[in-house]
Amino acid sequence: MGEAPPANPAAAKADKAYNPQALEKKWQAKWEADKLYRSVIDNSKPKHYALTMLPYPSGDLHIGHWYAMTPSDARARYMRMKGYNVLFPMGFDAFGLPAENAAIRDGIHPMKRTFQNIERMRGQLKSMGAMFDWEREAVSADPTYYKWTEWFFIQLYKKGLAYRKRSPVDWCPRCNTTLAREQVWGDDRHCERCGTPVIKKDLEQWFFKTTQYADELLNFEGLDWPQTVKTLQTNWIDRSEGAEVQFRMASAQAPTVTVFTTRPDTLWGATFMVFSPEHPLVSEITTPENKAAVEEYKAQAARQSDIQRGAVDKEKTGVFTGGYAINPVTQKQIPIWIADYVLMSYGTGAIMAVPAHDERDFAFAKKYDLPIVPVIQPEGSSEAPVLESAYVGAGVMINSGILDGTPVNVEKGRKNPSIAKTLDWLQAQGLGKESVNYRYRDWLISRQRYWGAPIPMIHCETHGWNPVPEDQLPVLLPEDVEWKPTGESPLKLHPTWKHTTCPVCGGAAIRETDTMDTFMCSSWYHLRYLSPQDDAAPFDEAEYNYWMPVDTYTGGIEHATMHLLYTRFFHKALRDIGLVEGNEPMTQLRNQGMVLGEDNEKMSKSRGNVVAPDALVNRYGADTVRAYLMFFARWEMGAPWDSQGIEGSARWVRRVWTLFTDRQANTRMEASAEEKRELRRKVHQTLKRVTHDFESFEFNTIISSLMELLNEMHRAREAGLTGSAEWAEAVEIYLKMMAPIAPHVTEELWSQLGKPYSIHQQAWPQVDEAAAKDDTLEIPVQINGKVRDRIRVPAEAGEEQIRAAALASEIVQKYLEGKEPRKVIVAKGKMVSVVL
RNA sequence: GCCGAAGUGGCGGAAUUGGCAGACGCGCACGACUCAAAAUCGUGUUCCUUCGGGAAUGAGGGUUCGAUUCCCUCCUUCGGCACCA
Repeated sequence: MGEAPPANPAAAKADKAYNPQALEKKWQAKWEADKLYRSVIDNSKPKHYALTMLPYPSGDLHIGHWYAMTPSDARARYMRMKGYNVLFPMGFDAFGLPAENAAIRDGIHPMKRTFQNIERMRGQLKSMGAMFDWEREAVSADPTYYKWTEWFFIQLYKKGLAYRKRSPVDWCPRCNTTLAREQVWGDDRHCERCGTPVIKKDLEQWFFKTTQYADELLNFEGLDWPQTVKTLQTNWIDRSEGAEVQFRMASAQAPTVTVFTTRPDTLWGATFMVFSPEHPLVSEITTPENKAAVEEYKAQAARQSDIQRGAVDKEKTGVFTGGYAINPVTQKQIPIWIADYVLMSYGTGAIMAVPAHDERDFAFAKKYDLPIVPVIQPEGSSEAPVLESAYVGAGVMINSGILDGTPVNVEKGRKNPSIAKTLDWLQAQGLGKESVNYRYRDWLISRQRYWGAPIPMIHCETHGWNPVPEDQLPVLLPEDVEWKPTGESPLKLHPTWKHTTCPVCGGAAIRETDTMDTFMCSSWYHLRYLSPQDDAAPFDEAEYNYWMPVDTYTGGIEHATMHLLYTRFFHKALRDIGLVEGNEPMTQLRNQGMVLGEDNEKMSKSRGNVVAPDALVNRYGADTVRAYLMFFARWEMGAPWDSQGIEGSARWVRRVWTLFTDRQANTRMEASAEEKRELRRKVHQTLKRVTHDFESFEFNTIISSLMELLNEMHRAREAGLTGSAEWAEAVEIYLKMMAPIAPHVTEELWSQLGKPYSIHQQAWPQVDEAAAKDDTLEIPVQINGKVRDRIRVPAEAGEEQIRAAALASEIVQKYLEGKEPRKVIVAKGKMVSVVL
């Protein structure tokens, strides 16, 4: 195709200018028309499932979304050029409170608002130029999606993993709903979404048995996940090893009480028991003369919030119940107290108190003048200690019958010889057994809200709870709903929706009016992407077998103990039901940091420090925004936004444009062979670094390497290299390396060079190791630890040669003053160190 | 209190295994182009300096020929957990 002469010079000039807005639109349209990013099963290629956490459709794409998604996209693009068949899908986590709160506020139905927001955000997401396969889009609030969320609930129910229980639960008074333990944050125990402090309510709710998988969730074998996430999950589950011990009550008719302890070896030092005020046996053991005080204390504890009760520095309080238990090893009667430092929600709600060796019990015993019996004699001491405080260190057991003389260390569980011995003995005596306790709780999934997936259960007076028959799924949300100022769920208030028939007897029955926690929807969205239109199954088996597991998952660390733990649980549950294979859904995880406002604070509308990506795209183009987000901080760290800093990335993209569109080969001089070799060396050294950095998610240094190479190419251009084959190679490799970062401008330049469409279907270039190799090396010479000179040696120079060259240096000779050096250390290729 | 991450110029950050601290960029200064400005291009830019050098990666100590990197103590910031028996 010949080039037509330009109609007028001004137009020709405009053509040459970098116009990101026009060229980005042009290529996005072409890619879409060509289905360039459609991912289909291809058994001839290795697969790569790259997944970035799906957004909630708030209505506006935030710079944080760009920061999370564009580097993930660049990495997915890199993998594609490396020869992988890459799946990089996108969707919307579309149920949730904000849409419903907005509906209450201004009367717009959450469905309408949500789908409008999705429409808008889809457009914004497309402006990124990411390689999302939009034909795989999944929206959790769509009935074709939540049908399967409901179906999964039923499968978990049938497997015995979902159950209903009355218990004290966390309630957000502002969101008007219960929350999972994970959604309650901070010292003041506030709602993760709206920040309001939660209160306790006693309600009957649906739970998933996440604790059944506690031990398995602690096993991260084979997972390439950040250590911080693994640590957060481990601490959240908080496994502690110990024993359950039975205590008989002094009055024969009262039942036995079980306590959990991590220090069964100190049982001989248990001089009293403490029950949580809520413990069910409290009224039974309380004697008539103590009843008034006990009731008063219980009422007072109930009034206090968990926060007040949980204050660590609070002085311990409690009251005596009048009841006694028998210490099973000393056979002594020990008094039973109630105190709010014992929580009903951990262990059994009752403890054996060993004041000599537990700080809390010690403080309590001191205050109420209860007996303190030491059972551990500290190392190196020959008599029982006089206690000023609880002794929690190592030593030797005393006053402990069969345990006397056994060494004690500071380990928990069987690593401690005294505990190991006690466990065996208790078991043999039938007094107790080895036991493990977790802080981890079952997942409370009921939400008293409208805008969520209905819990597909039906309650009949005669037959209790039964799942909705699967052929009747989905249980659709009614559209004709109203919100009352009471904040109650419109599902509950709807005149007809909840009335149905019992699947067992056909009689009148009532639907569950609670909906599911939205984390239920996001626990399996990576599966829905596999076949989002599938009406016969939640996901297609062939797609599953090809694409799963997710190879690279990226997202924020704030989900460490929520989504990331739920989705692991969910996968394991589905595995045990027989629906999926493998133990883990996501092999590799990487967390990005956060973009802060220019004031170094978290971005928020109220602070007025929000950076709007749309405005940036309008001003600079998506390629520049992408490049800056990858360049300005270490990805996993994040950093404050700098509206001046982006100019640097804009300059870089423009400089690439200007240099590569300049067809005027500089032929005034003939470049030397050495200069040509120098250019190739720099190109292949850069390629090596860039490849390494893509592998390890070091996006910022990818771009600085490319900037360096560009500076080098500017010099090469001045040296007259632009007509050479080396130059052509440099340009080609440069564009390929830049393509994942700036997909539009590289596609344009690629096409202007007359190369075959599309650059995004090209293979990643191969490093020419020979070309990348340095011929000579500059090696610093240290004298007594300070760099005093640099020598240049051939790259292949041996230790002896380097040593000789260093000692021959004039400067080194000067320092030596004719003497022999005490020592010369040669670090090959790196450094010579001379010690005088 | 416990667990974890981080601390490097005016700013964001770089430094494969212990081997030239400050790559790359922002900002700033000066110069070129311009009537002028913007844009662009070029040069310089850690601090101190008696111009020989000297100091410096939160502080102090240690190991080493050599430490931003390894070890110990401490400080600061951020995140998580917290009367968890």
